[in-house]
Amino acid sequence: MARFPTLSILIKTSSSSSYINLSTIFAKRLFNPTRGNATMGTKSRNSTIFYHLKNKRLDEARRCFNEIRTPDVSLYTMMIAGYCQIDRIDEALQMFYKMPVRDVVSWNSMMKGCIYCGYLEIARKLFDEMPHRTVVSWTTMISGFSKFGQIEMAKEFFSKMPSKDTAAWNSMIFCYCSYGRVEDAYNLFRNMPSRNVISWTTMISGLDQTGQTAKALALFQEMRSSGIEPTSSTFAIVLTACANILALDRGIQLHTHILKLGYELDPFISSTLITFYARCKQINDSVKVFQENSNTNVVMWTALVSGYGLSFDHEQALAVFRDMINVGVVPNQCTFTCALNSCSVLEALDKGKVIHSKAMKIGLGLDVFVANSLIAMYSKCGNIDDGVIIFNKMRERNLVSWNSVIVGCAQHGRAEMAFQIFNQMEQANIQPDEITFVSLLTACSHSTLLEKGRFFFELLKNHPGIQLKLEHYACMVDILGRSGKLEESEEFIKKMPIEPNSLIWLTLLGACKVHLNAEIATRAAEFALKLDPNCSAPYILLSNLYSSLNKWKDASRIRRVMKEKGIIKQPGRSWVTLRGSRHEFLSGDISHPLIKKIHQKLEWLNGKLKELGYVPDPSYALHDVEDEQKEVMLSYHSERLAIGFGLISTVEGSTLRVMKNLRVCGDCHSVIKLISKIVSREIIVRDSCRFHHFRDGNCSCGDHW
DNA sequence: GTAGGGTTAG
Repeated sequence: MARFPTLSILIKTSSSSSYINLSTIFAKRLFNPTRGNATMGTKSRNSTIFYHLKNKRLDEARRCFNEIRTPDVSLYTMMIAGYCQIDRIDEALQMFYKMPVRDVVSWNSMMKGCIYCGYLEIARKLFDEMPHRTVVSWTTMISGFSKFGQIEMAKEFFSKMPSKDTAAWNSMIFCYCSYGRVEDAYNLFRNMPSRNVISWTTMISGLDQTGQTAKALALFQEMRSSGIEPTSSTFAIVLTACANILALDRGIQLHTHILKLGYELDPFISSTLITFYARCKQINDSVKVFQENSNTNVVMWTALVSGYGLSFDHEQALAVFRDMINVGVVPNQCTFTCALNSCSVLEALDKGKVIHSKAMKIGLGLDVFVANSLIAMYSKCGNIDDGVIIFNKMRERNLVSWNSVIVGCAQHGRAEMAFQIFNQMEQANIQPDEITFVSLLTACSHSTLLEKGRFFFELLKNHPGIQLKLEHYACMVDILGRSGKLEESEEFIKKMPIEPNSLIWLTLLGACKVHLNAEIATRAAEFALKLDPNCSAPYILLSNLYSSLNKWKDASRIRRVMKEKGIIKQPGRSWVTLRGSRHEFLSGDISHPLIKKIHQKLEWLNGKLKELGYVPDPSYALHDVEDEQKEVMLSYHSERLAIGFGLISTVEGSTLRVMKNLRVCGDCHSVIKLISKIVSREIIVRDSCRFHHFRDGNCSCGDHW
């Protein structure tokens, strides 16, 4: 990096008619410091200050500033702005009050600085104190109120200001848009005396951000028709709108337009294009945009990481993250969020841990966004304890932090901990939202806590500002059903103020299976199938229920109907991730290279199981339609193959993590409890519903699953 | 190079 500004800046000295390069002056000062101050002209001293201000080196700027006997108003103003930009508001204010003369620009600057540093009240005081106000003073205050959500104050100032220019109108439009009041914004937009490209761009963005993307694009067309040229900001916004509704062709047209105007290397445009193509499932075009821009920055890299994530290629997302680190680009909060999200989806605990340590090194380990992602990552990778540790360490938390840790506890069967954290949340005066309640109710259903469930549902119903959603009802149906209150659960569905979906009925059906109630189950299955005729779950659940009741004829009738309708059950799959690679097993799978050793291990385990008095429950073997055809024995269910593989491939005593796409079968659940005792290891199984922690012959779900 | 209005990654 050059220490001084390059040759582009030339100044004319007073003593000579020739032009002298700035760096020569700096060099002179550097090599001859004793002469420097005395011989330096005001102009060059100002240049030095500008240079330091630009690089945010305020102390050095101040040293030069102090050498000037009578700095003019503008120099003071620049120093003030410089202090504010690096959050040194006290020094800015001191300097402001020390100035011999203040003009309207310095007042406005000081107000802006206060707002930037979060001191709206001081800005307001300055506004009231200042001798003369211009339209800029008023507009500065309007954006200040807007920034802190004081819309009514912004409105009041806007109506009171003696004259308004376009920028003033724009700031009020932006204020409304920022808080979702697009109608109000649109009224102003239509009624303002003259509109510039910023007015149009602001309005387009406001419409898009409130989900009115079609209107936003129409407004863009109208803007074009009225002869206004878009700027790079406009393009960024309109491209985002296209991405939101996956309007690929429209976006490609914009891309052409962007190339014509030469905006393609603008970093804002590049990153927007990357995301646009990724969302439209054209990741190769994202890569092209990235590669064609030689000035990549952290946002563009992040856009590519997230782009691969949007394309469900999380392996590649993490590869891009690694490349980025290798070329020396420093990730920020957003990059970590994307990369950790990919780890969560891949359930790649090891990679997640590596990224966690990177974040800590950079000092972002407890950043609220990064920590939230870490909580989710640890929880989804089966390690809720580390998620809770991070949550407890956080100094700043937002609603997402609370929700992430509560949902994590719920999914891992830590109901008590979820409730405790919720209590803390209430004590901290943090308002819960829909997701908080889904998590709490999930915790109740996973541990079958009927009274607690009723309590939270009542709390939710009476909570102002929270709308009850299908998920809440589904949880309550589950809680009632699992508690054996099948009739009440069915009544509850019938009294729901919103239309139940198939999931609601399936939930009731699942509970009927647990409590072997064929009558309600039949009705629930009918409703579920009416709403989603091609779903296999009602057939499977009903057939399994009949099998458990030894009603073999009914069971096979259901399976026959299912076959006739061509409805296929999703095959059961289980997998273990070891050193970054995934080992997946289907039921009765013999394709794994270590299958012989796996079978040996399982046979050895079967012997030990028998010694413990375990008798297989044959009814579970009949539950699986596909298994029946393949003559697969219970002991070769996919989860057991995965566990057998895990046991022979990992260190004795270490925790084993297994993932499954469906719910763990009842027989396997009993067996895995015993296996955890036999091999003295913790086995964590994540099935389609939740996490099971098997340890010493027990499971964290307490058999409520 | 003294002040106000719109933009990118999640």
